[in-house]
Amino acid sequence: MASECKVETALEILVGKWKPIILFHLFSKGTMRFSELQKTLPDITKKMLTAQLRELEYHDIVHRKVYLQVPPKVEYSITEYAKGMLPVLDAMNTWGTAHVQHLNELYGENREVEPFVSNVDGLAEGM
Amino acid sequence: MASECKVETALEILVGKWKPIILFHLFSKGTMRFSELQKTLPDITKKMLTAQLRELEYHDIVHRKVYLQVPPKVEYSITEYAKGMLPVLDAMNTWGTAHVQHLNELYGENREVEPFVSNVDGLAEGM
DNA sequence: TTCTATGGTATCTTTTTGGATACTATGTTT
DNA sequence: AAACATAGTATCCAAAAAGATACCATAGAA
Repeated sequence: MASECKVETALEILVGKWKPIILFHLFSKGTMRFSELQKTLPDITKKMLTAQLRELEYHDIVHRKVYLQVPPKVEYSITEYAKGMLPVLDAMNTWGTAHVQHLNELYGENREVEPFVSNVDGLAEGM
Repeated sequence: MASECKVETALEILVGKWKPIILFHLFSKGTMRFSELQKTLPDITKKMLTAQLRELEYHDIVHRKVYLQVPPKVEYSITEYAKGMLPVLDAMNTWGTAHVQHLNELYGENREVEPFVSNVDGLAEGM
């Protein structure tokens, strides 16, 4: 039938200033509290964190579990469905890593490549 | 060593309102003139088309060949290097296609999923 | 009684991205 | 002589995304 390019659909899930790194941590830990995510990502505002998590929730990538207690407790976890994304994320990460190298070869090392996650030990296998 | 997530690096190449579709057409045809891209993508402005192509050129994804003649002729083509992205694009496209289906199951068909490329015959293999 | 912790929301401002429009250069065609 | 074709630039404006800041509810601790 008609060939339709759904690259953009995949991008929907990933685009957003904080989504990749949120996913990275959630895939790593499986489940995290809202406050835990905040501490892990000190520069994100609550507004953005909430917004990005809600979008991920809409896409069935993360699950939001509310504990009815005070003070509130809300846990975000990677869904089973989301695990189907891992090959995609892995392909992107692998290619991205090689591409950083390629750019360095083309333009030299001094083009500020910021490693946005570093030293998260033992979490390399997923991404 | 330190595990660094380069998903964002891959996203750099893809993010931009028109980049996926530009890539789609360039991967399909291999080489296209500026005006040919304009005709294929009637809603893009010259400014945006130029900007996106220049970013792709910076990343060594497309090559810009200028013919010194009047009126000007400029051809944009996919680089050999860019072909290394195809597995990534393919993974994204495959996952994206399945995800549209998943969203339909979750929320029903009526959530305006716009097929942004349709009926480009015989071009399915690359993406 | 006041403060703390938690997971938000509401509002406003700034930054980034994208779009509209006009302009340019110049050899060829009419 | 004027119009056309091509591949842009330049300038200005609108819209979208992100950030800053303040506010809320409430049980329990100090």
